[in-house]
Amino acid sequence: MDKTISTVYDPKQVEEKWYKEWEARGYFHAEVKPDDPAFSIVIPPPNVTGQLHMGHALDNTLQDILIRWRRMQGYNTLWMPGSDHAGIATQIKVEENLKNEENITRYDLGREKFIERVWEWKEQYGSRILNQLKRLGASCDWQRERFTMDEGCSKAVREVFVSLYEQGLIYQGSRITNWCVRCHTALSDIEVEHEDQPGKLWHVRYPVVGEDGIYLTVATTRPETILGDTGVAVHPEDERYKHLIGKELLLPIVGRKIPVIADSYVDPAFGTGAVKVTPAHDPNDFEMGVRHDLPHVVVIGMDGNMLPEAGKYEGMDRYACRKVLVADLEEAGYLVKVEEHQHSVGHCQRCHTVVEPLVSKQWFVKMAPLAKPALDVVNDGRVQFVPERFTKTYTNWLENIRDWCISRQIWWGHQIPAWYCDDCGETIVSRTDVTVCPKCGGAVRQDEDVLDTWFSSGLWPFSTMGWPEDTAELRQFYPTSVLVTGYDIIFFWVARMIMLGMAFRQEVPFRHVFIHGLVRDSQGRKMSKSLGNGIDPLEVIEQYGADTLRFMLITGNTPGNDMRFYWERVESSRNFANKIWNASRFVMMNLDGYDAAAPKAPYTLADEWILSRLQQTVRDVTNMLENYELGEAGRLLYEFIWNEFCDWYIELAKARLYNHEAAEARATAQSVLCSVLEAAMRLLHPFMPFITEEIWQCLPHDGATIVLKTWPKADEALLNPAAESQMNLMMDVIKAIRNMRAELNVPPGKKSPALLQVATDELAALFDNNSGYLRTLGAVDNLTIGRLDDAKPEHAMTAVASGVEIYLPIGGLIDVPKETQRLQKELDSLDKEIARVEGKLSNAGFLAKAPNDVVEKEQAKAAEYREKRQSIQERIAYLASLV
RNA sequence: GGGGCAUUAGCUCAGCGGGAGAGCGCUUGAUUCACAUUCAAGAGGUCGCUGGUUCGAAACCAGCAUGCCCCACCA
Repeated sequence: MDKTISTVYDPKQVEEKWYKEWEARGYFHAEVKPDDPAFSIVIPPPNVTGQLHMGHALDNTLQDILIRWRRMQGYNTLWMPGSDHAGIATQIKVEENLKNEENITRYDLGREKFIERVWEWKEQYGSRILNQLKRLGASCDWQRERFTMDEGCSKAVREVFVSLYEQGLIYQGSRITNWCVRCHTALSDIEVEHEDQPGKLWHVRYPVVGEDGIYLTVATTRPETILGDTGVAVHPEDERYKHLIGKELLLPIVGRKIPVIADSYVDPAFGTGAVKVTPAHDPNDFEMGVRHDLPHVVVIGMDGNMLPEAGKYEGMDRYACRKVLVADLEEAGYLVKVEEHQHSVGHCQRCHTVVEPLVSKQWFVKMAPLAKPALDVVNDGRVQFVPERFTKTYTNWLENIRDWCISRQIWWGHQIPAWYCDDCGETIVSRTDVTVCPKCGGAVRQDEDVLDTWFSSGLWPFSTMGWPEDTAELRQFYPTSVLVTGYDIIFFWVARMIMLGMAFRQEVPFRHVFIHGLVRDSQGRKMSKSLGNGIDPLEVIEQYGADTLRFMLITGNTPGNDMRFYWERVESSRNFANKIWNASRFVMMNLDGYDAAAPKAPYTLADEWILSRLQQTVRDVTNMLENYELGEAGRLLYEFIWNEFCDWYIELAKARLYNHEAAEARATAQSVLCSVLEAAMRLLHPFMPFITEEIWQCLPHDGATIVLKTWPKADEALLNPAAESQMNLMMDVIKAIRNMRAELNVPPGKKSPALLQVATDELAALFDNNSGYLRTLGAVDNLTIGRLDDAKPEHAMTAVASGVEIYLPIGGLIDVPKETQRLQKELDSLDKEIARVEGKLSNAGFLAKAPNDVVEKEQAKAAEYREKRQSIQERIAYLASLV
């Protein structure tokens, strides 16, 4: 890196080169070293058909920062990568592809051929998203890449299924479950997304059998299910209907006789207080049907079309049937009224079709016994959520958990290890494939269903480490250190991993759950395909580099909260990378003749100050990383590098660098520049891995790579509060001078004479020793240092700092009103501060109860402000005397 | 119905018990000397409202208002 290199940082020339190098040299690979402290993360496996989106970019940036930081701290660090077979999502994708490319369905191919095609798809596209993660800089151990349907994970799945079955925690049953009529499969409760939609409440009157002209009116949002009614329920205490309980009604259109039953489920205040009961098509009605022994009449089929039981409506789509049936009811005089009614409608998470509750035979996991230990470990802190508030989300869900439907009527996934004997009716659940019935020797057939994708994801923290074998990986890396994921999959994934980890490892799968929010568009909308408002992280990387994207994603937001994507923020991060690049160029360009071993002059105030600031930054950044405050850590580094190192230290070091005569002083400046920049690059490396490696390699350094370099430790000996406060005073004075020069519109090239009048010998010495700072950064020449009680200059602008009056004499007469106004403004703000501080100090309660150091601090402030006020007042009085 | 989050500068957000902050935008000035993807200076805020706790509240507590989100078997 030298002058000939562009002043604009080009990530393209850097990122690919270093990633290849890191991977080739195996820096990300973790060997088991039983004696070393371990730090491990399993990646939330992205869908194998997926493409990197902003959510992934954020999630994996957070993980990579933690992993790189701990790796530098010397932990034996494992980041386990892999992908998820994503049953329904993948199957839909491949089916769509078959439709588009060959105009065939999966049924045309048959199960075996179809699954082959999905595997082909997986081979072709499965590595795409993982390669995209590499572009982001993710330092995963790629030698350990896993897939939820690979041999090992599948073995774990089967072991867990059979074992839960043997414990009686997996059972099969005919129940009403959520059914997607498009995907043609059952869904678990959490795969149904409820949405409030405007609908109607139809009031329909049912004639009472044998009592002419007497009707019972029911209210329903789903009139088409009338065809499946087998009862009408009222509340047992409802005076309006008590006399009808036990009587029969004539179901309109259908003509079936159905009973009036009493059930306390009914809310007399809602609708008419009478509920039609359709046990085959509504979960509540199903329960009532059980309680009152009502028959099931199934009128809606698995494809959402009406069945023969629906009579003349057979074959109609459920919504077409609704329309026709309502018209028929109206015509026949059964429709009493129609009200607008907002209600919640369930949709399939994958295809957004309205879910139909239907009765079918499915496999379920009994959740209560699994939930108990999973609640315990969170309540007693063995698993901690960050931010903490998500524990509530988690526990609320687990406390009200219902059994989990795990069977799916699709083909892509882990086929359920259950076999049926048609001869004797035996069901065999087995760890090994079954060919003949062990009971009767008859032929068996395997259950055709596959398991919910989340069943295998739930095992991910241990299935990827070789379970059910007892492996060295499990012993070293399980439990993992932290899980990093979005709040949207706490139920789907986090809770299941904890339950299954406790059940099969008797140990938590991770100690911390670090939750982040969603990346939204600039208007705060969710990024989605249908809105077309998604921003491709790869496009950002292409244009601005991965470091920029990473830094943009982790700053300016707070853990667990959503964030918005702004190109302006990308540019701001890009500017930061460029700033670092140019500061580093500057340092390199001034290293000629540098010899670390050569004799050096003692540190200057600026050296002591920046070294002290570095130690404090090391301390703060490390603390923040420990508390998962990644954004704050990033912000701190931004401020240190830009506002302190670049804006002040580099400028202050220039005088020595450019003076080749004073070799020892020059060497000191060079050495501080190098060491501070080198340490800053290490601190920043987890956040911006590429640019920091590139720069680090160009600086004098030990070791092969920054990736494995040790994380900086704060050197207490270099913490220097005195130097910091002296330097702060220098900076205050310089800023005051710049301010006055700006007011006067003095061109930068023109120097100003300045007079400082100070309170003490120490201050006089401080400014005398460091007058060069004022000359270079304050554009001062002819600096005079006097004492506060010296005569004041006449034609001069004035400012005050702590213990210092600053005068900028100007050639001609000063603009008295303008200068008075400027000082008055300063005086006003001082008065405000003084009023506040004095208010405190005159408060007996404050003096008695506030900690001593706080009181002392306030007293010191009061003294400083009063002194400043006096200086300004005197100056204003003097200006007034001129008129 | 239950729960959560948000409300701070024009915009997007940090801060979360002791002197109101950043980025972007805005105003003014600056280009041989690391960087105009830059530098310097500046304007801009009774920290949603009402109570309470405290010597002290933007921050803690309660209530309210507005917006967003999650959960729940609202026929």
